[in-house]
Amino acid sequence: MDAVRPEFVPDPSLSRDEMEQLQRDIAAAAVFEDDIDDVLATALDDSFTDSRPLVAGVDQGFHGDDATSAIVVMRDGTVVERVHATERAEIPYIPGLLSFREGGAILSAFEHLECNPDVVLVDGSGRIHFREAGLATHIGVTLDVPTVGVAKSLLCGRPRQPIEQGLPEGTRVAIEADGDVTAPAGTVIGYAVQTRQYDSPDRHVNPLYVSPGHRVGAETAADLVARYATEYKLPEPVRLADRYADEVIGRR
DNA sequence: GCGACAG
DNA sequence: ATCTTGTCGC
Repeated sequence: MDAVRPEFVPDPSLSRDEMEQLQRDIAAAAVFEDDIDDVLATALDDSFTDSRPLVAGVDQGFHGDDATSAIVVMRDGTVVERVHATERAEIPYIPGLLSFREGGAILSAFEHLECNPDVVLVDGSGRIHFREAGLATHIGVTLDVPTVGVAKSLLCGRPRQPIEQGLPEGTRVAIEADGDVTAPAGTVIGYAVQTRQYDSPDRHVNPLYVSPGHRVGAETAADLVARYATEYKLPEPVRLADRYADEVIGRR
């Protein structure tokens, strides 16, 4: 897959103001509602046993300043393609500008991908971002592919209900825009999704923070993550991409 | 100035 | 993200 919108490819040499302006442009081009293929629509419909969608998971690992991006694509419970690419990270981690650090490696990995996923689950935020243009949104708009942001912690926004000790397994809580987000206060920009939880109150699991990347609404984004988190807390394609990135980095 | 901050 | 052993709980 190649960039359909080259003008949005993250350039780490831009000034901070230019990066932020690019993010506003990306957010303006992003679609935070369902605009999905018929095949993807069947992902959440158990009455369809055929035409299963291709679901990709993306995750990065680092070795010094070398960023390795791994992509794992699955159909049903089977891996159908795996690719990876390593690029030098040109800038440090800066909250809100993650795509300018990791985006290059991710797009390089996508260039190696032969199939066209119906949806891509990206590690990190999508619309849950100061300018509504997190990593998942940046990648989705640049490639014009449906994407979902899957983060392990909350960058910004506010849970509608307190979370504290996690939530009951299978439940979700809306994340609303607050003063730190460009969207009107109260806009639902994502969901805290509890894919796993302990039974006893002694220990607890934190939820995943899921948000629309591109061409997927908040509810569908949460539904997809819940649907593919079959074995562990993380959706399987993302978990396997995480393992694959470690595997690639490990042999160095 | 203070607080908050994906990976 | 990454540095890292043991340890708590089922």
